[in-house]
Amino acid sequence: MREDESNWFSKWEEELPSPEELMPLSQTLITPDLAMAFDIPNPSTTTSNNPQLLHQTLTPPPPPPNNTTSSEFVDSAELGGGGGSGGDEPARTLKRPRLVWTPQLHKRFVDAVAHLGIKNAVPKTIMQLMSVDGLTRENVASHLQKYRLYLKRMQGISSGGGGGGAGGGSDPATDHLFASSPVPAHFLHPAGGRPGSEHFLSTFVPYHHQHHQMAGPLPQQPQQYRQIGHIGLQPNGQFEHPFMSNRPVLHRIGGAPVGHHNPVGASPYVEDMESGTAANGRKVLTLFPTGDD
DNA sequence: TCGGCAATAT
DNA sequence: CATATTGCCG
Repeated sequence: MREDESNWFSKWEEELPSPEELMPLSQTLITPDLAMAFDIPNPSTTTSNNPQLLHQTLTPPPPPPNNTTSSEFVDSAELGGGGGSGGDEPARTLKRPRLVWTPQLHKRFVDAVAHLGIKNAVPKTIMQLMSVDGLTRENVASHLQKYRLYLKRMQGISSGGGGGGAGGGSDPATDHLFASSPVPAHFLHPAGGRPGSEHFLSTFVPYHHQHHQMAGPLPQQPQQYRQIGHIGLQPNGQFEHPFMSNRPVLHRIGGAPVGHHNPVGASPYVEDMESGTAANGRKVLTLFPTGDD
């Protein structure tokens, strides 16, 4: 099933050029929506620390599913031919592997929602703000759905709490993931319910996430993590508690990745990655830069 | 077309 | 069994 897809996927990842190669290409691709999202019509408390720099990391080039075995004719064909497009927009019809929402990734999600505000906390905006490659609206929408339910559940049980530890009522399911991310109290109630208090979080750094999950039986060869130069995985790879895996160790991307980057000082920081183990025994490698604050 | 909710598949 | 994915509806 999806294992098939893992083929091109794993290969594709290896084929992926080093982020540093792509880094210098980080152009300020700020979608109008995104810019508008940040440009909140409220000059009153408009702090000048607005993260205007956000490079959206779109899905990398189309991975040529060149399988050594199946010699099915795949060449030529082009892209419909007619289009006249420059030949972009890769596999849009292909199914991706199950996206594993890791606590860190979730935090990013929550962060985006918090920054945008419930009002603008729509899948599309969130997705754009997150700037996570491979992330699609469906992913966010689906997760957003669960997220709301989680908040709802929490309200009825725990009025305060929230924050690091579980807190009181916690569903065994949703909690596991959601409890890991600090939920802004503002989410529970529409503070004023009118524009003005949208963003709370501090600096929203334009993360560059290279997070692709693949499930299923991986090839014998140990999943080679992206040799991003600084990315190192713990030999143990032991899966610890979501909230316990907080490592303040930030590695700065050396090698002068970008000549001109954001002046906010939010340089591209990436944290160590850890591996996670599915409860089902299904081992999934999760590369996630921890954007913990 | 987007956003949300529900059902389903893995 | 839990979670993510997909589809349908507003």
